[in-house]
Amino acid sequence: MSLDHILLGLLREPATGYDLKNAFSENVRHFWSAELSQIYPTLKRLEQRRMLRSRLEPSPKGPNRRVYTLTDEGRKELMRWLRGGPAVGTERFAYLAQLYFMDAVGDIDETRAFMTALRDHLSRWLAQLWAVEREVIAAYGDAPERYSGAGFHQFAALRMGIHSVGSKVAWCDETLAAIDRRLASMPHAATAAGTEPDDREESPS
Amino acid sequence: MSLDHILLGLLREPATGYDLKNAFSENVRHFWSAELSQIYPTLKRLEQRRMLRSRLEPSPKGPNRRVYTLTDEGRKELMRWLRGGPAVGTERFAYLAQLYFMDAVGDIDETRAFMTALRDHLSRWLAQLWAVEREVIAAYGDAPERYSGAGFHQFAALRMGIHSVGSKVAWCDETLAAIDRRLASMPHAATAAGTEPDDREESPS
DNA sequence: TAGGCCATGTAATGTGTTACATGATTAG
DNA sequence: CTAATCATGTAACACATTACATGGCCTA
Repeated sequence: MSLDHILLGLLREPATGYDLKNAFSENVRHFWSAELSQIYPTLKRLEQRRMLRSRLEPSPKGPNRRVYTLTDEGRKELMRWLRGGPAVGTERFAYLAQLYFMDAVGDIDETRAFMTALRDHLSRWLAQLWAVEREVIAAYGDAPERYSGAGFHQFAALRMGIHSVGSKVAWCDETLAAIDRRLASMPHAATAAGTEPDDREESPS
Repeated sequence: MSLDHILLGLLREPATGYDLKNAFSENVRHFWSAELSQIYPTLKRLEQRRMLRSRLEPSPKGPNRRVYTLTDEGRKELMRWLRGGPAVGTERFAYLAQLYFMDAVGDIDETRAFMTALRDHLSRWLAQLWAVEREVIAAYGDAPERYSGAGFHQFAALRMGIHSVGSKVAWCDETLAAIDRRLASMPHAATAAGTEPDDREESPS
């Protein structure tokens, strides 16, 4: 149900489906994304439910633009969602699942390569977030408590990304260090045959 | 595609759909979850694709159990997934989206209540993760680099949860402090009318 | 005897991705 | 002339949730 609400949120300014797709690419991509093929039907549905109204406008280039605006109904629904308390969904981390099962590969060097690739990905992401933060601070100063209402909330969301991704990079480093200690203390494990488990102990749950 | 692989991972030991559901509740719930109504059709599909084989067994209580076991095909597919590099999907945070748009409510006290509720939720979760960590350390010692292969990987996954959720709690505290500074420096904003924007500045992107 | 656990599934609906299909305008 | 951007959408498929449907055994 969340794409509905995110579109309602973005549509506090009138926009077309195409505009909204671009809004995702710009500021919102760090916590949500959606394809045009999902956005168009969703907008249509929201209009049927009277949350949105649309009008066709000629476009300087390309076909006519269908510009959506929020109705009072839509604004009310947005407020209901915002006031309903934090929507803590079941977060899913496919790469954690991979790591969890990766002992099946039987070669800790593969785990090491996996963690290195993950660290690389995460640290690029973190660098992007830092760049955005620097731009914001350059434009609006380093005291977010004095930003506009929207600015304050958007900066807070950005800060969560920085905390969260940063902590994952730190976790990668911790795990890589543990892998290296493991390699140092049991060097044979690294080259053990893949399919035979090299231990019979019970594993921590 | 990931539930498929997670079931393959869990099925290194033969199990029924019901067993797998319980496995989710026990150790895997921190990074994935699934309902029985999703698990049963997925197992059936995996069997059609020759990744799994099943046999019926009488059960001491209740109806016959359909026990699934991994085929060579299935084991290969699991390895392909594990060796394919980290599956970094688009992570979605509905509560971040809420925060991002929450200036629409026009009352920073509501943002404060929101962040307090979120902090509460996250710190409970963190406490659970710490409890699991304490149990593991009590059972297997505090040197994870000497755990079994499975234990080492599972502990690493647990550590990511601790880093990640912990950093979010820290972010909640940072944000709550910023809210309080904001309330102290512009006390009127807290009681401003909800629907009128109290500023016309551009907001940080 | 009531409620929980064991154990199976189906149906309906909702959410999201990938591929397909079209066509004008503009910048290099 | 070619590729990107603007701008619309549909169709097929994949993934996930909620509700429905059944029924025996065990414990309080």
